[in-house]
Amino acid sequence: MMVESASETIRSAPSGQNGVGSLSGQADGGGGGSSGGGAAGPAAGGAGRDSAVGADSNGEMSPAELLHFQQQQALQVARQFLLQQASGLSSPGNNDSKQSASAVQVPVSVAMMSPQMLTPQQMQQILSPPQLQALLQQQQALMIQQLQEYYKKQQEQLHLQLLTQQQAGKQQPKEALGNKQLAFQQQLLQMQQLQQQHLLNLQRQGLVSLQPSQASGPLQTLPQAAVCPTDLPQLWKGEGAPGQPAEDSVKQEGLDLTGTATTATSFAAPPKVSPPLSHHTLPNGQPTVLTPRRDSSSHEETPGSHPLYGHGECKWPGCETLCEDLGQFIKHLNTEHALDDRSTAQCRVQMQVVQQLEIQLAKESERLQAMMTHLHMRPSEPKPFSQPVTVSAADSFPDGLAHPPTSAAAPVTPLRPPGLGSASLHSGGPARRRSSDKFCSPISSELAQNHEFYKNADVRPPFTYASLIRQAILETPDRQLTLNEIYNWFTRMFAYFRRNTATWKNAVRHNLSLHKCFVRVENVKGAVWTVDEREYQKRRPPKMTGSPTLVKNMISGLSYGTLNASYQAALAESSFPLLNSPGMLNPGSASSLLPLGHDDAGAPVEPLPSNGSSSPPRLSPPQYSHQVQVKEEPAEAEEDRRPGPPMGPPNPSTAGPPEDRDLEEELPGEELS
DNA sequence: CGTACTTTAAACAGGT
DNA sequence: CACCTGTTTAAAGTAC
Repeated sequence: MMVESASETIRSAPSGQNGVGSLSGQADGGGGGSSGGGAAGPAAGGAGRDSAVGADSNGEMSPAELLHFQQQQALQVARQFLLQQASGLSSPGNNDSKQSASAVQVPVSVAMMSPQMLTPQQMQQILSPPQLQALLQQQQALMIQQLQEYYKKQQEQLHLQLLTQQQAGKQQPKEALGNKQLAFQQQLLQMQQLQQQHLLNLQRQGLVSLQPSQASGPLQTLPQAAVCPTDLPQLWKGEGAPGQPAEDSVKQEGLDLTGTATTATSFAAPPKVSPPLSHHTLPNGQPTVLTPRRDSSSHEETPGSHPLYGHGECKWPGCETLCEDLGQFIKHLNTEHALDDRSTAQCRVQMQVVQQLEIQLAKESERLQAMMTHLHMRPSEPKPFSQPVTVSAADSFPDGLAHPPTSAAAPVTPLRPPGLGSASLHSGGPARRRSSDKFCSPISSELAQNHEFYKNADVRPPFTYASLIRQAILETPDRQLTLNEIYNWFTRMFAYFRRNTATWKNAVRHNLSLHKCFVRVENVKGAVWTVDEREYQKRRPPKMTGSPTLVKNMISGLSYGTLNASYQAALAESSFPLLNSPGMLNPGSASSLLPLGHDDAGAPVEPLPSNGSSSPPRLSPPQYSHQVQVKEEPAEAEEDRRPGPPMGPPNPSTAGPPEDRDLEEELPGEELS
């Protein structure tokens, strides 16, 4: 509801992108109608304003203020980190030594924007190869640590908050607090999830290796005391899939309340910034930073470990080469991952990853802030230690982090970050979600992985309208949809399409009409649209080597879940000529190497069809071409008739096409998440 | 530079 | 008449 209003304002956004959008803006290729092309960058986003916070705290602080202060500190740490990143990246020579110190040297505004403004290319130009590598590692290590600390802080604060409220609550009717607590718990869980997801991603990319138990380590100290255990599952499940297994188990893990009174202690606790990094020079002379082993990898990794080495294999994104020992690994690292196009490409992708994470973080932080701010303002909320405090507006959103303007309107539904998709969702999900058949329908796999992400994040999906429409249609059992149903699918699946309706709907219609692959079939009840797969495939031939385009597309739509894919893409782009030659790709390898959504993204690999041993198996049965049997009765009359953007409250129930079947096994479950 | 592909915008025709 | 569906045309960007 409230969200609606915001949507209007954006109308002209298509090109402008925003926050995240900027990513897609430049890279998007076809995607974004990016107005100014890449040029727009630097000047455009002057939004980032950063006010030194904390000044607010004068003399004595009430608990509430304290909280805020802490939170701000945490945020600042995070922000500082960002700054460091930015400055570190932009100051060529001395990344190592100056890392922390140089943060200030970059004008804030620049720093704030840089993550998005600094194009990979620029980076490349600015940095020398070894620097790039070293930097990357360093930053990753840094980021991991800082993220962890940041989360920890946030969680502690949340805990404190909860405790506070709980106390207060004792004097109040329980229900009064119920909601708030729930909200907090939700936020809390979200944080956990986010953190876990980050770690997972990082881990997956070989950036860090840690034991599951450790991963959740920091979380376990979490304040759950105030939480009614029984609430949680529901919280997360929400109206989600009833049958959904315990994909949420993760979150519950943190429930043991060893947390106790992190309250006051948390304040004194944290050693935060500038973790002691141990530098160390590799044989090739490249300075390498070893992560200060906090909690993560210590296990299986010997002291002389390398961030990119673990479990006896190279953790370089997409590599996994086995190395018996560190020495061998280093050798491998220097030979295989020396500075070349491929490495830099991967580096670029990693940058995007980082940026994306930051954005995500910013969003969540902002939300949290808002929540806390809101609660603080409640006069009815008697503070155990002191009187209610009103938080100054300036104070409440100290984070200068560049968050997409839209974030305010972001749906409140728990956002399950994308990366999670592949990782944790898998565990819980039915067997049908096999990655193996992903390559059959790339877009779907992409979507599957990032479903949640696109659903909640206001990011333009890196797919063309045509491919999206096709996807929508293919997702249904009948492989046919009315226009309205297609609309609904768009809004349901992508937060991005919940606004600018006139624009994209027009585009959808346009595409339907324009592309031969979309066939309109008259039906009793009107007309439905189907996909003529052959036609669809036909129009791919325009060979796009897929490489660069692909990468860009991937990046533009970058989302955690795709990271791996992105890497692969980057890989393909720069130095796997053989991969680029369709001939070389057998489906098998293709699937494992390029699990991305090249569906529209250039379809480099797309084996093609002629009958496709590999291609859409699912499609084979029904003649997707002309004789689609038109469903007599669109069934979800109620749903598709609904004009309003179905957003906020996930009311998926209506939506869910029984998908199962054989087709895109991905959507089904999530539909309701 | 030309071509292909996308996206966005908009006009217009039929239907409801 | 307003709105929805579809169809077309045109312009502009991007990638190859």
